[in-house]
Amino acid sequence: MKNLLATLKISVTEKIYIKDPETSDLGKRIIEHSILLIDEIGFENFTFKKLGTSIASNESSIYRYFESKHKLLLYLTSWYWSWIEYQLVLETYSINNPKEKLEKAIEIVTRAVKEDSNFNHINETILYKIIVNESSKSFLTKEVDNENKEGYFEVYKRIINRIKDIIESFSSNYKFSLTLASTIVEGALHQHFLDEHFPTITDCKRDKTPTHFFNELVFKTLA
Amino acid sequence: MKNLLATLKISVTEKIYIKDPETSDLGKRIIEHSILLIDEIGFENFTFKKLGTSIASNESSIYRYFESKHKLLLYLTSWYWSWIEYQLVLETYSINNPKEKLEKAIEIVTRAVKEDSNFNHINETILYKIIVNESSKSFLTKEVDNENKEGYFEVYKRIINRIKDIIESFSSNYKFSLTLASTIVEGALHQHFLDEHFPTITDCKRDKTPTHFFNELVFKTLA
DNA sequence: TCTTTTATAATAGTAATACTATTATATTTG
DNA sequence: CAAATATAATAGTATTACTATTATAAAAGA
Repeated sequence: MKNLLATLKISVTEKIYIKDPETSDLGKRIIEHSILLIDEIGFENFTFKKLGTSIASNESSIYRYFESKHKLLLYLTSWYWSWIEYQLVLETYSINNPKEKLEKAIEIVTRAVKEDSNFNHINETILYKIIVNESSKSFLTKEVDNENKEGYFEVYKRIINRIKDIIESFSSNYKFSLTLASTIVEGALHQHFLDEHFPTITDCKRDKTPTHFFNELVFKTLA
Repeated sequence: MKNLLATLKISVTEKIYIKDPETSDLGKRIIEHSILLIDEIGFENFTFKKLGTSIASNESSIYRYFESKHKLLLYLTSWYWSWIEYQLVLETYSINNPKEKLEKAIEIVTRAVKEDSNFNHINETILYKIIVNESSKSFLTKEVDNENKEGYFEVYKRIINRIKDIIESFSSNYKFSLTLASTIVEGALHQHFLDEHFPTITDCKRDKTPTHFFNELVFKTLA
């Protein structure tokens, strides 16, 4: 997916960081290499000390941008969902036919990110791997209710609501549109995870994609 | 759900523990109180030292049963899925009508565990909360592929396959039966999680249950 | 009954983690 | 050119996730 608007900057809520990593070279290197390092060694084994080494900077400097590695993960997931929201709005905006619009929305949230887009320092393909393998950890914590109140999950919730609206404009009397929307979004990530780690309990591989599965599921359910 | 077979013992693969916690009083206290403590403080904050304190025993004694807290979580999730498998087999065994059988299977894996059953030291209601809030962490790790090879997730995969079989006996030509099965199981846990922490992005509450949602979804999809 | 085995508890120790605090040194800006 | 700001270096801390060793208590076997 190409970034058509050269000036567009994906924005992440200020509450998540101490200093905006987009405003400095060091900040961008932190983001760029945290994606690579988390993918390589996993979030549990990832530390600011190791990240410091990998960007030839110091642990303490990274702490000037993020309070904790958990906040950094929240930053990455928020960035990802902002980027998805941008695609969702841009790619469905001019579609008037409700069915086509819903088809497109399903495609956007269920397809694997495979090609690099042109957001400079962020490798979206690898970021997507982190979303599949690590993003649940951003909300599966004891602090989730407080962090939710603080607004850390706003973009994610807004995406679910946008899809809900698209579902309802196709089928106005369906009673589970929010649940269906959240099932599509998380369910697709889960199927990508299974494809990678538990291939014996998913049919999704090659031509049989999560997009294919959810498309059929949604339109039969709403028929 | 009552344990009809008084002699039945839910078994967990030997590979997960060093010493079977079912074989001693201390072992049972470890299981009993690990469930309570993980629920109370969350898996991240849970340590063997704290567990030792809460059962008036020593950290080092717990290490004689489990190599790590991760293995203990694997034990709890395996125990849970064995228990679900038992219900699945018992409650669907005598049903011959494929539709009824599938309905019952969906009910079993999507309903919340609300009442205590009579497995002595295990509080299934609280264990279910751990499954909803923490169980993904048992497989969202860098070690998942090795642990899968070691057979730590056998029961879970067997459940997905049992549901797949039930789906196919109702609808033999459906091409996504494994994906549908895994979507029901994880999707239901996710909806229970949303109900608890993100009520604005789910319709599931009170009478509108995940069971209701998935039942409708499955039968429309397979129609 | 005495002995051996086994289970549990206590104590100590370790490398690493997830930070905080302080100071020094660059770099940028007014 | 001075002041402000960003970054780097160093040191330090409580806690974690263990391992190892020894002591003591309880159960089982001869």
